Amino acid sequence: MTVKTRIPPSPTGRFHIGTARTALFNYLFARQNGGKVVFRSEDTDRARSKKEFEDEIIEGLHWLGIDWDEFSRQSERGARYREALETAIAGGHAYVSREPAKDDPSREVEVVRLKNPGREVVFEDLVRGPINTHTGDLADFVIARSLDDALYHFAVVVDDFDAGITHVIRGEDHISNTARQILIQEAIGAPRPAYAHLPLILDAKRAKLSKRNGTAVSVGDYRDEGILPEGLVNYLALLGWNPGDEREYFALPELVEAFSLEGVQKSGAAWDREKLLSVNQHWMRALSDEDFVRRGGLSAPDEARLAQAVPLLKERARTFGEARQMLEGELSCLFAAPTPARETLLAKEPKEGPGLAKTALESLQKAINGLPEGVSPEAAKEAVMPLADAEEAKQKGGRGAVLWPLRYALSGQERSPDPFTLISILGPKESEIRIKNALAILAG
RNA sequence: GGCCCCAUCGUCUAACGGCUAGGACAGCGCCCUUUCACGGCGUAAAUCGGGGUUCGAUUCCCCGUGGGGUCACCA
Repeated sequence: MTVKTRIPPSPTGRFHIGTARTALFNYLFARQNGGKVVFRSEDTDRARSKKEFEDEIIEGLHWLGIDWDEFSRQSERGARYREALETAIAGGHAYVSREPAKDDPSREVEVVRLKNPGREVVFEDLVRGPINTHTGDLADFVIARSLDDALYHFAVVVDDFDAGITHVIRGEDHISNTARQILIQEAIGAPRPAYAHLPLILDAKRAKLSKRNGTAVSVGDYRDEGILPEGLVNYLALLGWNPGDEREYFALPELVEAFSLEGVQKSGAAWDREKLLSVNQHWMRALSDEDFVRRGGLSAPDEARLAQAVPLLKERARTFGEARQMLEGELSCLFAAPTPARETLLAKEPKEGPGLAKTALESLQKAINGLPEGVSPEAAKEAVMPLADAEEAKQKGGRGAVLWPLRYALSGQERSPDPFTLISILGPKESEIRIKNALAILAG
């Protein structure tokens, strides 16, 4: 029997990360077992379902690298549900009931209810073992608003039956729904698939993940802030699952290889943004410099300089949003000459050695002057460090007395890459101009 | 509240009766660097409580406590 799983989002909201993780696990399980995946849009709630949400979910799934073999939409299967409903009624397992409408008791409607045998239902959960439920308190629950308007539980069971779903992998919040779906299966003569219920994703306060209290919950938000799909998939996989060894970084094909339901956790997992960022940074660093710029949507006034900035961004940014910010902020000095402030230039000047910044910059200017274009940071360091280590500097303020004004003259930023890297990227010519400029400011 | 599920460092987790309870992220410290970041090294930090079973329990059983889910003519 070939494995067949399903990805059944309801297009009543944006693409939620919980939906993404459930989809991922269904995808991984199916692919690992050489099985198939069905995408099913659960849009039976006409009032709340929207095409734009469905589009966003599909697009987001593709962005994550998750694909499927079959596609269906519940809103297009009304005739089939009606047929199944009629079969259940004919078999004496369901009946039409005339009763006051729930929202408006003055109106009378005909709903379809399942004739509930009220038995104890036991099913084997692949993650948790046997689970039993008393179905008596469910009473004769409603399975359709009318013959032409099947409700979620009924539609799901018919769909899984028709599609030949073998494994239902879904969130823990469905555990108590399982018994009623099994009752429906029995009413329409459908086989029972295997079930696996995943732990829920909780927020930092261990409550159900929601937009309130600050956590971003839609995949699109993470995409927008510059999280890589590789990073999100990797992190999502680790939430509630582990490979059984100490590996942490997995690309999607590696996950397909390593995944198993035995490694799925039973208890809820708290969303940890810091860990997500850390995992994402790993995948950002794994990109080639060209891909880093392209996939990060990075731009800067000078493309050559941007290329040189990539290694710096790789060590600093954990998202592409951060990278973009850095190009505007602490790395902006790579693209435009700064205007250093006089008092900051003098910040590390010892009291007993006034004028040190000036003399240091003057001798640095000469030292840099002799360097070739394209000088490496190491070579720049070799040229500059002797000055910083010079006896006078050591006594009056140490290397900082020389290196601080240099770095600040070049960057105009209190935080920036080290001066050697800056000289290497800017080149000796531009470095010299910036030093001259700083000297002018000191003099002025 | 009824029913159901769950319980190891702050967080994600490993140890499927038996070494000093391991790793990662975050934290802290030191080194590198007189900026920031990276990196290196190190450190602190957990088996919810009480009973059993056993030579021995993180691990098995029971009770308690705590957390979560679910009880729609939503999905």
